Amino acid sequence: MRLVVARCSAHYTGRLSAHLPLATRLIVVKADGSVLLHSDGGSYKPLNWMSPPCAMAVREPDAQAADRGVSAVWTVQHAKSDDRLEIELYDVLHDSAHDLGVDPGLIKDGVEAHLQTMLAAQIELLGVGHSLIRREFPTAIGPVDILARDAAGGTVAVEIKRRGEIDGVEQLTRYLELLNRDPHLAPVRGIFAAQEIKPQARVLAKDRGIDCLVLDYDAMRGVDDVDSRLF
Amino acid sequence: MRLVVARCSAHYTGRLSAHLPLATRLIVVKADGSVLLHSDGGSYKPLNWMSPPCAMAVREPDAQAADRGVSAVWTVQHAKSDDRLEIELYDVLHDSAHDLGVDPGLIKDGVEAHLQTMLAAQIELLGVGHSLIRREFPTAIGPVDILARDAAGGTVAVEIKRRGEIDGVEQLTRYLELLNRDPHLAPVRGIFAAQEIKPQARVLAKDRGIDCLVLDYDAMRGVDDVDSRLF
DNA sequence: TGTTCAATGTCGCAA
DNA sequence: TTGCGACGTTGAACA
Repeated sequence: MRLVVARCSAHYTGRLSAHLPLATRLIVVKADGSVLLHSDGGSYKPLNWMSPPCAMAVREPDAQAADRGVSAVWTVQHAKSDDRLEIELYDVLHDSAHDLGVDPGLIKDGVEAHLQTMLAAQIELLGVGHSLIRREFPTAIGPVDILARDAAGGTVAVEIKRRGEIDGVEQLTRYLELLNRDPHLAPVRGIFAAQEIKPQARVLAKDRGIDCLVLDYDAMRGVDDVDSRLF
Repeated sequence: MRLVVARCSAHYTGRLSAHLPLATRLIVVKADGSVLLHSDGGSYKPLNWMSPPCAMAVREPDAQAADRGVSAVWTVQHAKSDDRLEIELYDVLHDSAHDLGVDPGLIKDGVEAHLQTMLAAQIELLGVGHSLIRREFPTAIGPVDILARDAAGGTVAVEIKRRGEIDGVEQLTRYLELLNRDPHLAPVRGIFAAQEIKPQARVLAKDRGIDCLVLDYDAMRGVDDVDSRLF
């Protein structure tokens, strides 16, 4: 990994065209050839970047650029597309290289899949007498998170989100529309389950006759011993 | 901006819990307090990070951690939520600070708006005899990208996307539903136009009687001389 | 390898 | 502030 702090300007052409005026920035060149241009603020997204696979070519500036104070031009070309990032370097304030080795990677815990597994295992959270038909029930437009049967023998489709927002309700609506065309399943009721349900999503769900279920992650985890281990 | 290359491990708790085992990484501490942990590969997304507003506290390791070789513990706490990133630093291979100043930011060009302008100018791409009513036709639930009249005098609503996916069809469906309630406009036909239309979106569109139109950006750009300029 | 879906998404705009 | 859609989305799982 090479770290360069320099005054620079940049051009990107690919899915769009973009320009970065002259300013001091951090340039990171990773071992795989990818390049990041970071300013000293904002979030983790660089101002400009090139994703691997790509290769960088360094060249001298032409006379005109040299007159403007350009000391080097870096052209980063994507290997598979015609995406290209060109960086004009002016003053270089810092330049160092480091051997980092391979990273073991991030270990995550607690996402939607986990909620789905736990809800399937604690299906009675949907209501007394509910039983699981299956998780990831396949349909033509994608799998329904959970399909269950309620106490009265009716079918229930459950859409699970970490955060329940309006497009989750739209998604469930599409599934219900489709499932209800199947005479073996119809009528199918919908339940929108999430750790947190936004007011607008709740209103839309109610309007469409879909029930909302707020999932208490910690409580569910407490029931599931297997899942109660930490790092 | 502070750049540190160090062997470190990290824990994140917030929307999820995540752990980063011991390895050598780049740690970027930005002027606004945000922190990025990068490995020497992958794309621009850090392995772990903390977005602003946040603050970092540095403390000495406890005896047990010191025995493991920890030289310092950095705790980055988000100001508004209880998101927290804790980094245990072992060997520090590099540590430097740089004053970058404020960045003027990125200047973009050429996205969906561009496609819309060009399609409006080349409205007969919708079919022979079509004429433009207007772009950004206002409705209660947002503007329709293009409203046009076909050869038979019927109304046509066009939704434009760079990539045509299922939610674009949903969006157009909502517009059509609304527009068809207006007796001055009804019946309104829908056209889903995009540079690329995903199979699922195509299926859904067909199911709803919406036509699909694939836009050839380069060809349209070739016709529109005005739009063929670069920087 | 291509497609689909989630994301600690982030970002920008408008109500 | 919040909602909403786009993103050079990125990334992972699955067919």
